[in-house]
Amino acid sequence: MAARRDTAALAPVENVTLWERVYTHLREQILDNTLPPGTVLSEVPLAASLGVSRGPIREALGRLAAEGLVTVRPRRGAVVSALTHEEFMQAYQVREALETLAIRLAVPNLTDDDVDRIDAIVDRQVLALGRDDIDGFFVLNSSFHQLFVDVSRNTTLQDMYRQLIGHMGRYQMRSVALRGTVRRSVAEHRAIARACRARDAGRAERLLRNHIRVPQRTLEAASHEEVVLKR
Amino acid sequence: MAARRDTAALAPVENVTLWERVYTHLREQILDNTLPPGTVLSEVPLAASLGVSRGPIREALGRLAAEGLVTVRPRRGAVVSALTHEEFMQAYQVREALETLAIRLAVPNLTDDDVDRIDAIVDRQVLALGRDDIDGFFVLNSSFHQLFVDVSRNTTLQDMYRQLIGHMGRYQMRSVALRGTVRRSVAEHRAIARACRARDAGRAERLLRNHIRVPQRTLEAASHEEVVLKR
DNA sequence: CGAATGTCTGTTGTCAACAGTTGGCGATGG
DNA sequence: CCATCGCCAACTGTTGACAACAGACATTCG
Repeated sequence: MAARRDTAALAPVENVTLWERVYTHLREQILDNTLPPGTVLSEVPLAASLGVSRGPIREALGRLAAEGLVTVRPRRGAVVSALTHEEFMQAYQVREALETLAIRLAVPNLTDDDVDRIDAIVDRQVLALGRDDIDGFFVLNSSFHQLFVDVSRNTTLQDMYRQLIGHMGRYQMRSVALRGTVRRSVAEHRAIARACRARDAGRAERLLRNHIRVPQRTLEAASHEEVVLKR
Repeated sequence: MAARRDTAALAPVENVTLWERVYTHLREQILDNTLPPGTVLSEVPLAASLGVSRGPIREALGRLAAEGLVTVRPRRGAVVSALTHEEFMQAYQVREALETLAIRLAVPNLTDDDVDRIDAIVDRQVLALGRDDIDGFFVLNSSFHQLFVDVSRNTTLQDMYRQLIGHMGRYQMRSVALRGTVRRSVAEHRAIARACRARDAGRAERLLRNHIRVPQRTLEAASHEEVVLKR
């Protein structure tokens, strides 16, 4: 009974419509790279494998296309879209703009709990690094950056950031001296956390901007082959 | 050849699919405020009035919903969405971030022709102002800001800006000493144009940021009623 | 008289079928 | 042997119909 209440409470009506479930399912698969870029998404096989009709499939594909995760060429079907090296760099520039805005807006809103939460994330990153849990590290990294967007209380910003991360989140650096970069990244997070505790928005913004520019500069010189897919 | 390439690039086969035409049609009507916020968009009447089935209507509404121009509550239909005063202010913050990024990226790319084009826009704004053509003024204003986004050559930025303008473009200030603000706006455009001709990205960015913040500050004090719909 | 409940209508969500188009594959001619 | 033309298969775009749900209204019971 308790368990039933939990599931009910966590998901009041967990995705009412069919196409929403299809959309969520496909979106997760794309972001997990279970469906790597270039995969063709034909409606009939999808409908068959998911046990629904083509209607909800079309609706879900339409939403994913509007989000930019798949591209559909009329009469030619949908394929999971990929970012070129150049587009990825451009997305990084937008990310810098959005995140610096986010932290500028967020710092004045930060509660003491929020600041503690930031520190906790960085602490857990150190732990994850200690046991070579790279995947866990990246999850925490996302949480760190997402937190400021959430606290900014700017819904437009939140929507756009979600969309942007949907494009970029699939790619992760593998080579380029990952270990060293990662340690430096944690140190920068720590510095940003300190600026947040001091409620110094300007300093936090400056630190975050430089923090984001590090991989941006590294990538600038690297070829596309060095930016590989997760897993 | 150049002309043919232009028209071909602008409209290769003027909207192949039905739902695209429906989407474009509805989008224009919403942006023109022919369909003001709050209008309910029922599928059957729309399908009847446009002479198509419900399928393309649904697809178009889905895209508009993904873009945020309409909100659909499952089983309750679609409604043209409105921005609250607060959301509008938040959108302005995002716009500031995106446009400052745009001009920073654009200035190094500016050709001499581009600079001439900027001056031409400002010149025409002066003319429009001289004959009290407020609507024309606002169109030119949009062109001015759009130009930097175009020249930035950042497709992610362009997509997001298009989406943002879709949300904000429907609203226009009417009261709040419009005339005086407009004259000041042109002067600021002129200053930005000068910075562009000098290829001074930093100065252009600073001027643009302040330029965007003017209506932002004015709106901050104003109530929502003073931000009325175009026409 | 007020509140709860049952019905009823209008709408959306979903499905299966039809038609048009695209791209590939093979046949034919040079 | 290569290029061109025409057919075929598969897929998408579109349609109309069916079923389920949300809200409104009227009815009934406390």
